[in-house]
Amino acid sequence: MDQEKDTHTKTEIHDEILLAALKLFAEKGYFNTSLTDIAEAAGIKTAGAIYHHFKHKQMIATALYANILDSLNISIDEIRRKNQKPFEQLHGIVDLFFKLTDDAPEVMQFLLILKINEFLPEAKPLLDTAAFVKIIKIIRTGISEGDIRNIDPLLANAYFFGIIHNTLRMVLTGALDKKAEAYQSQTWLIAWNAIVKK
Amino acid sequence: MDQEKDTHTKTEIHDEILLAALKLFAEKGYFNTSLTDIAEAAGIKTAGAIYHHFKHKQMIATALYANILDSLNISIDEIRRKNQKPFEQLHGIVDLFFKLTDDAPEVMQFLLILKINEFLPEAKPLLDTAAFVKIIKIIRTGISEGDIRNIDPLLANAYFFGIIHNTLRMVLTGALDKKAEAYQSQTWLIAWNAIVKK
DNA sequence: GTCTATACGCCGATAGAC
DNA sequence: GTCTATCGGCGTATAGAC
Repeated sequence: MDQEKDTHTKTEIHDEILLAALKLFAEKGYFNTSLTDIAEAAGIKTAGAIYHHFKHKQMIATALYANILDSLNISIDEIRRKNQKPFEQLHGIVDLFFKLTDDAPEVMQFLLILKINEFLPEAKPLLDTAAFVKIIKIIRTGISEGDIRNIDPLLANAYFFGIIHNTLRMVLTGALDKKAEAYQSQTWLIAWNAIVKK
Repeated sequence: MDQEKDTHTKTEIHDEILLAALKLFAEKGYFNTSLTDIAEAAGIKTAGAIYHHFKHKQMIATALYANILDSLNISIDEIRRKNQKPFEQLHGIVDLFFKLTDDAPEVMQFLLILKINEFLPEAKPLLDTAAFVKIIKIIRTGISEGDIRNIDPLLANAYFFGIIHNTLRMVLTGALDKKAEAYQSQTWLIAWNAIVKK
C-alpha cells in the first residue's frame, strides 16, 4: 500500500518488522510469538518501539496478510495475462506455488499452514480473497470451455489444490525431504488429471 | 486409556471437561480458549476445579489428542480386519472420515484444521502416529499388489488424502455448504483415481 | 470435588526521557 | 525513532475453606 511514501529508514524498519514477524509466525505461530521476540529479530532492542510502526500486534499480522495476498494477486494477474488457456494458467499458478515453497517457505507457511482466522478473526477467508477468486474463475472458464470436467468449481478447486497444497504442506513440514521442485512435474500431472475432462 | 478405572463421577467429569475443551478448541483454537471457558462449558463454575482432573491446560489437549488418535487407530484396525484389499480398506477409511465430519465435526477439526504442534510442541506429527502409519502401510501394500501406481507411498498419501482432507476441510469451514456425505462418492472416485494404476 | 481467594508471570500497550 | 520504566489485564496455577 504505502511502501514508497518516502525513502527514509522508517519504511525500511517497518518492513524489517514485517519480515521478522513473518519468520516467527511461520516458525512458532502467532500466539507463541511475543512483540519482544519480533523486536529482537528485527534488530530493535525494545518491544515498545514497535508501536511507532504498528498500532498493535494484530496490525502486524494484518499487514503481512495483506501484503502476501496482494503480491499473490499481482502474480496471478501476470500469469493470466501471459497465458490464455485455463490449462496454462493453472500450470503457471502451480509453478508459482512450488517456487514460493522453495524460495519463500515462510510465505507458504503463512498461506497453507497457519490458521489465520484464529488470530485475525475479521480477516476474509482465503477463498474470498481476490487472488483465490481469480483461481476459481479460471476453473470456471476451464469448465465452460470443456477442458475441465463439469463439476462444482469449488469442488474442482478442492481436488486440484488439495493435491497441490497437501504436497507442499508435507514439504514445508519436512515430511517430504526433498525440495518442492523435485515433486513438481509429477504432482502437477496428477492434479490436472484429477479435474481434466477425458 | 483409563476410561473404566471406576464408575464414579470422577471419570464422567473428566470426560465432560475433555468434551468441552474439544468443542472450544475446535471452535476458537487452543490459545483463544481459557480454562475459565472450559470450566464453564463443562458445567463447572471455577477454573481451579479443573486442576483436580488435569495437571495443566496442555494435558487436556494431550489427552484429547491421544483419545482421538486412539479411537481412530481402533477404527482403522477394524476396517483392516473386515476388508482385505487396499482398495476396500481405503474406501472404509474414507467412509469413516466423511462420517466423522458430519457426526463429530470437532474431532475432524482437531485432526485436519488445528495446528497441533503449535500448542503441543512435543506431540508426534500426525504422520508418525500409529493410525496414519497404518494408512501408509495400506498404500504400500496397494503398490506392491499392483493396484496403486508405483510412486513414493508418502506422495500417494499426499495426493489421495489431499483430495479427501481438503474437501472435508471446506465442509468444516463452511466453504462447501452441504453435508460431507453429499460429496462423498464423487470425491472418493477422484481420490482413488489419482493413485490407481491404470 | 468444588468453591473463594489469591499469587504470579507474561505480554500487550502506554508515558515520557533522551 | 528508540530507549527505560511501568501499568493493567488476563490467564495459569495454587492454597485452603467447605
